[in-house]
Amino acid sequence: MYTRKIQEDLDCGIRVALKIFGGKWKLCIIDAIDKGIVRPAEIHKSIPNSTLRVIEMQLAELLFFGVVDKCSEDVYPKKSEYELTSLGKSLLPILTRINLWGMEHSELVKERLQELETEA
Amino acid sequence: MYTRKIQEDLDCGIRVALKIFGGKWKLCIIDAIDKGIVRPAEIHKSIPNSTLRVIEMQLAELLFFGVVDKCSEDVYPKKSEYELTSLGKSLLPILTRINLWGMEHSELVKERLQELETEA
DNA sequence: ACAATAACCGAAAAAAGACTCGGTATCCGT
DNA sequence: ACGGATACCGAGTCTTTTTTCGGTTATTGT
Repeated sequence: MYTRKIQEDLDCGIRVALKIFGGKWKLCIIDAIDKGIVRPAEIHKSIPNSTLRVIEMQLAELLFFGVVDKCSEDVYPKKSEYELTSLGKSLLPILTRINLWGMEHSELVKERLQELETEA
Repeated sequence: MYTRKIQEDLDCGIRVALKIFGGKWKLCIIDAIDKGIVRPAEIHKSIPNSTLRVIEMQLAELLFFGVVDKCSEDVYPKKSEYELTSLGKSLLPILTRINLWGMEHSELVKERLQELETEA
């Protein structure tokens, strides 16, 4: 098991929340499951640039913290399906707002980043 | 200038949003400024375990993306004050929700993490 | 029996992010 | 003139996170 060297501050709501869903793809995974994309391989395919290994690892963490549930069925091809728990569903309003905010301001972000490149 | 090696996907609202406020202390900084703690040294003191250097760097990034504004006054002791722009203020509802969600579930998170430790 | 697909895991390497440390500069009170 | 506080920056180190790679197991279609 990996043990952190720097202690985390979990007295702050923000830090707790980010501990749960702050991973690189976690919110995208939750979004995918909500949309009905519930199997690891499919989630992976639905998120450009993600690697299958990270999806697996982040799913495991979401499972650990009770954000998702796993229900495996033994059918072909080996089938694992993930679903949102009530805890996971409670994140959806936040997720939606974050996603919306990001889409509203994506042009601004891209512009700024391009300025940086042209400077250099 | 530092250039990333792995390309970021900014077509996803979530990723854009996290690019802006996903840093370790960025939301805490925004929260502090909203509360009237507007100077770097004070922000630093208000956030346990944070280092001044990181606060400075993250303030610079928030400035770069237009989330905060800087207004320096030449008084004693050298005074820089940061304030939220309209973009920054538009994050407050999200911030509040995230903070609330985190506080509501902090016990659960702490329990899980302790289970991990006792196992090992 | 064999290729193909899915799920998953461990370990090392790479990348990103945060931290440390030392420095500059300015201003104030003494 | 000097100590203390503030703001800020560069560069190297360290930690954390993500990625890569190479496995195992199970099941189906040929």
